Amino acid sequence: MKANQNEQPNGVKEIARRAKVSIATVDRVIHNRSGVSAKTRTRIEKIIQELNYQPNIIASRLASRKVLNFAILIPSVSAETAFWAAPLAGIQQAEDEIKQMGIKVDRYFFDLNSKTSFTKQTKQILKSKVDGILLAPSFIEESIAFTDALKEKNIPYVFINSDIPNRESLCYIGPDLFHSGYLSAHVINYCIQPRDKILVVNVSHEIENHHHLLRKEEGFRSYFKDNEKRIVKIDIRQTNDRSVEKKVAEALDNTPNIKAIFVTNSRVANVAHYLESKGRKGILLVGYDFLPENIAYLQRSVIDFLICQKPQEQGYRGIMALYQHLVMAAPVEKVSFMPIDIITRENYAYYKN
Amino acid sequence: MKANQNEQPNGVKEIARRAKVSIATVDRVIHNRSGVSAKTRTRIEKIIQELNYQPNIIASRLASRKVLNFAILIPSVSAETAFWAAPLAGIQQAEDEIKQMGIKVDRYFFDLNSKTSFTKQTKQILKSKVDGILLAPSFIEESIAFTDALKEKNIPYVFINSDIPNRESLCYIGPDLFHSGYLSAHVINYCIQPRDKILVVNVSHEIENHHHLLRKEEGFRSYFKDNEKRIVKIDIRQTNDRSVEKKVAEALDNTPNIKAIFVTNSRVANVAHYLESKGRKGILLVGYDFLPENIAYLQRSVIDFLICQKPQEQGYRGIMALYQHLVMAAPVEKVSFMPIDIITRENYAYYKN
DNA sequence: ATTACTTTCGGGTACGTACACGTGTAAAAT
DNA sequence: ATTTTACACGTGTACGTACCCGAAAGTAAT
Repeated sequence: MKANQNEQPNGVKEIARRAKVSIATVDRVIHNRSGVSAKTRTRIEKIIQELNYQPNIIASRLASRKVLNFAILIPSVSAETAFWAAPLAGIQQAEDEIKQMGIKVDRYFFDLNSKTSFTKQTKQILKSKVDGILLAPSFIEESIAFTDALKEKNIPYVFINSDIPNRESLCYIGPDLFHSGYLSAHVINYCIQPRDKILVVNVSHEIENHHHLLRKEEGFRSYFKDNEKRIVKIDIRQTNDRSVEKKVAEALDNTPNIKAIFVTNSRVANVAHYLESKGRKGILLVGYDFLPENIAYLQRSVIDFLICQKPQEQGYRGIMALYQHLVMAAPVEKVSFMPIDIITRENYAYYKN
Repeated sequence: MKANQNEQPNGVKEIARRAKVSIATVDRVIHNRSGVSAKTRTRIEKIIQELNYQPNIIASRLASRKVLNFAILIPSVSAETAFWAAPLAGIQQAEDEIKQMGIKVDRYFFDLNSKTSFTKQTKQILKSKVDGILLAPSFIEESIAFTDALKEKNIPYVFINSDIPNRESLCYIGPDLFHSGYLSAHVINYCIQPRDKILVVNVSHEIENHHHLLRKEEGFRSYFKDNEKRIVKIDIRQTNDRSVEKKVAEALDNTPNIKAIFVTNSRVANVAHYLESKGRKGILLVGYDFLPENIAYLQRSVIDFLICQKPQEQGYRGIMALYQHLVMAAPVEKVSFMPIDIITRENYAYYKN
């Protein structure tokens, strides 16, 4: 018995046969390279439509020895931004899985406290040969400029961890920031009395520039929209323990009956440090991110809840989204919200970042 | 300039060169087919080791026109088992993504109330040409027998939704059942008073055979291990509204001060139906799964919390694990616990199953 | 030694696409 | 009219592996 059953009748060869041209010409049309007359081109295009031609990715990747270059642009990992170690790990994991397909990932980092470092890196990326980009659009204006340039070059990009809507990104992967603030409010509301006050704390050098924080605060406030007066808010621009302590102490002194503190990012550890060192009990503390320092406070019940968003998976999925799009030519979901996980002393041991 | 930079010096060709044989012989060794003398074989194997040869998957898939067959074996989707529609959707999604790589997914379904339907399907699968299997090992004994057969044939398998540890599965993808029960207990404990009693309800034709339910109950009990007497438990083997109502009513009558009910699966809707129809308020109701029926009760605050475990993603990941293993030859994590999400009236709108 | 058979191995083609190169033709320039 | 240039297209090889087929070498039986 011939093992050779009748072939699937698509593929460039079939197109070429029907169009009465060589496969090279078909190839030119497919990759819209030059060297094909308008007439032939449209004829071939029509046939491609009819056959609903799906290129064989396997063969394509094999034949083109060129590697695809992905670039990532995220904050550098430091004591202040330990969070980003997790997405980076996820990116590594994704790269390991798909490097077989001839994919390289170039890593670019910027300083969360420096817009210039961000733009500098975007320029580097634009100079390099790159086919797809995963970026944390921490600085809005700069990110818009960057993605405009990318759009012109027709390079797809994925936003991670915070989104800029309507920017024609391939997709967004990260938390629903607004909802994460809202949910935090919900959790806090469960645990305190109706008259208790709540302190919202933003700790960052660049509060205005990180819509990230603001969006969470909005979500938080929206939960209490009928009760705005319960919320006291402070912005802290120095991220060291000392200035955080000072500002928080001030706020607590100025407003009696604060029974809960919501810190809009991972700097919750600073606040925890203060509460613990001064032995202030009876204040519910809620913040962000599954970091060793935060977990330590969680264990000691200084921090009560940590909101987490699977940062590692964010990195993994971000790369995979580019892969799906560029290599597999598969559709990609526009938005992929990460689950908003609530970590407590009881369940942190089970959490997989 | 010659575009041809020096090649990567691995691959079968290099092996053949070093071993002074043809690539055909190397190929025989790699796929340990017959027709190679022991001496040559070991020599080639040594070189393969030395070079740390990684076959080029792209080329391999292209050259072998054979398709890989994955099989799934999960409960059929019915009114009673609506849950399984979600994993099925995830499986579909995964298949769409990887069918380009020449992968087919055969779907086998069994009746959750019939062991024989399960074994019948396993036999079907074993008769078919199959390269990897995703299964819900709902019936333990039968699943063990099945996977024994698979082990013999060297066919990898992935457990989904409930695990049988130490069975050498490629991996497990699903919730940490014990922990999900534990967490439910935690949530309930937050919401009721220390002296209130809790009713645990198992609703299933085959309670003993579905360790699934039992494992959740264990987790639940372990949270209250110092306070076992707070828990009252009933097993209901008829899944219709009527018998559920009768049994639950009985339990509520027999034990005063029951302030919370924990239903160990998606049949929580039956209980909700009873509570609503009798207008019984003030009882916290917690159960499983993001099903339309359950959500409806959640909206009306009859159900207070639903525990969910990303069923769609389970299906997606299960197929992808097989894919990673069989096609990409990439390592796969042994256990992939799904997040245990707590759905409430406030956040269900945001949930992505 | 010849035949018959088995074992061991190499040659060569195929998978579907990418792309370098060459050929042919018509228009433009001389 | 001849040369140049641009354009339109085909030929052929390569990517790295899988596997068919047949050749060579070895072994056993006659």
